[in-house]
Amino acid sequence: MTVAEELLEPDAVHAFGVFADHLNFTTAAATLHLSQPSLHAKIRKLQAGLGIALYERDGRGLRLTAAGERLAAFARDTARQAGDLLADLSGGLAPVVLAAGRGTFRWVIGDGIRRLAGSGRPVRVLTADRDAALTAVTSGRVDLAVIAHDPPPPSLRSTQLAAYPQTLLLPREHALADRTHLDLTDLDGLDLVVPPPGRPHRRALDRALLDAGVSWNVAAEVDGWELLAHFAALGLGATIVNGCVHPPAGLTAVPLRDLPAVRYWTVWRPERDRSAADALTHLRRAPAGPGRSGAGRPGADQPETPEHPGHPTEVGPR
Amino acid sequence: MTVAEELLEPDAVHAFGVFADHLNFTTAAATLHLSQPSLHAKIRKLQAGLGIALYERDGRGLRLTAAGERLAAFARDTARQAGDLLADLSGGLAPVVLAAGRGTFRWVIGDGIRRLAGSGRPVRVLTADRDAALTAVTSGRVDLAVIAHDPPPPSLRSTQLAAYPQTLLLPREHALADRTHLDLTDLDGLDLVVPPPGRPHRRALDRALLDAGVSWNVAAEVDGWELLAHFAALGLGATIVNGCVHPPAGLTAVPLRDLPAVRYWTVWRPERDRSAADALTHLRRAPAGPGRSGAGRPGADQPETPEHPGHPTEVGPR
DNA sequence: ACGACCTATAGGACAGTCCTATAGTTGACC
DNA sequence: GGTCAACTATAGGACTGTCCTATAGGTCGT
Repeated sequence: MTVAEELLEPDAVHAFGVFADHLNFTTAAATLHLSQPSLHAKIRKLQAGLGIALYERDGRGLRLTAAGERLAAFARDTARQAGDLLADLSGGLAPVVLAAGRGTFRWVIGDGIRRLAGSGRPVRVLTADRDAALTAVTSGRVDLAVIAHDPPPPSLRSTQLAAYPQTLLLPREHALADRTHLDLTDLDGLDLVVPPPGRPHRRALDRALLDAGVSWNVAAEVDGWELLAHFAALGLGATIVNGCVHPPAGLTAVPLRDLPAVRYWTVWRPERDRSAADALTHLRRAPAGPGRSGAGRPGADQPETPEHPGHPTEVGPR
Repeated sequence: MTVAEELLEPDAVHAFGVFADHLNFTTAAATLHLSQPSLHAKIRKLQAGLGIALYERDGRGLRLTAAGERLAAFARDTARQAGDLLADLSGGLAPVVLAAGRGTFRWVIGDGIRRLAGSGRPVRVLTADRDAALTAVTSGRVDLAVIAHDPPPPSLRSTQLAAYPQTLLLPREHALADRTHLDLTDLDGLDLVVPPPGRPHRRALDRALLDAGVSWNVAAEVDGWELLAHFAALGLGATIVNGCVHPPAGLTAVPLRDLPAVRYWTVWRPERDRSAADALTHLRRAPAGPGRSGAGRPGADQPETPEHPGHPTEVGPR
């Protein structure tokens, strides 16, 4: 304890946190209202005290070492907690900040965020793809992230938020439109609106359709569920989206039996457990409106037994 | 964030944490290697910055205000986290410190602590009764506490660690000794070794026996399961203990059907979640040896569904 | 009422941090 | 390949803030 306070000079740690955001002494010093040499000396002293290199030169720029990353996360945690306490003492609430993809915000946690914000808790959001969201969590830049498909690495806390079947969006008058569900083989010969190559959803589709021996044609390549549905509505072809997406006028959604459900995971670091727990209670129960009228139950609320033993963990309501 | 760093001058917060432990400027200053006026000025400045009184005079001594308590807990958390990080950076492990009652250490988590310590994780313990253990958790003096009987207040995280039936310890040759289980009415007319009035276990017994309309005699009043069993072994009378207590030579343990099981709760603050999670994985699974040979399964591992909805929450293994 | 043991205040001494100035390093561009 | 631009890194003097000693102000026990 006493030793910690001497080695981890809190002021220097804070400065390092800011520096870690910039990876540039000059601008970091400016935001700290400090001269560049001053900041440099501070961080040099910090490194000397710890006996560890926190950053290193990477050509023209700088890069954090592993230890530096951890210290930066610690710095952000500390700032977060100080803010929490301060808010607590003054009767307010510190904002919870969360990261997710555009589509996730729109379809999966839109209502949850509305509830959370409606509960009086300030919310800040950050759109990011899966990887960016995960690093934002790991580095302490956000409290909470929501990611799709695969569960996060086990070093992070997580819980499954929802699971939606994948559905085929196609014109009401289409021959397949009246079916209660479809198999992949039913898609044989169809024109499909799909994401561009390389996107996770596209990769999964390619793989699944290939495995099923289905031949199909690229009707259009666009990114994001909104656009997929849009172009399907324009009549370019059918498209495969998440069950939580509302079919636009003229289209029907039919569940695809043998595509895996799209699972959503809420993920956070144990250090941010407190903020996360608060947000979770609002994000859970009944995420955004289901694609098929009223029926599309997300698999949340009572989270099912972990399919990846040891990974998903949970926090109950406080 | 920026504001936080200015109001919550980390150095002052640390100093306040130490002061909170002493509630005495003179001695706190000494442990901080600081003059008393210096410490006083520091804390005065801290209060001024926050615009909140952190302590107040209480006759001759001092006492923390509610805000002061929270800040003190924050200070201890911060110190803890700094220690964790430092240990982490140097490849070591920060000690986990936990509080429980004497009997709990001996009978319920003895093995768990051995496992935890055996895993290379340094452990520090602090014996305390239920209330002391809970305040130690709340004030951040310990990471984790194990308490018996009632679940902790919902502001704390907790999970049920184990549940043992209450058993009657009585001489092998006693008429009741061969029964597989007993009802309270079977105890009518018995001499019982019980805890002194006022102790939780005694209160619960008084209440239960009264409700069952059982009349009984105080054979001895002693505190602690060890002594209860000891005096029962001396032949003073039967005694009622927790199923996890090994019956001494010459005594048999018979479960009492209509006394509620004694539940053990592990409890921690969300802020200490990280340390707690680590310790929990070791404390759980198969706590100390059961009273009846091999059979007494504690209700842990897969924690049963919450009986007090909303209260018990859980962390999975990391 | 006095003394012991504190907390609280005042004012001067010192230490650490911050600044300006400048040298060193690296990549980009002509 | 030489020069420029954008940084990082180092040195040395100025000043702000903190710490100390000394002392006054409270509160309780005897």
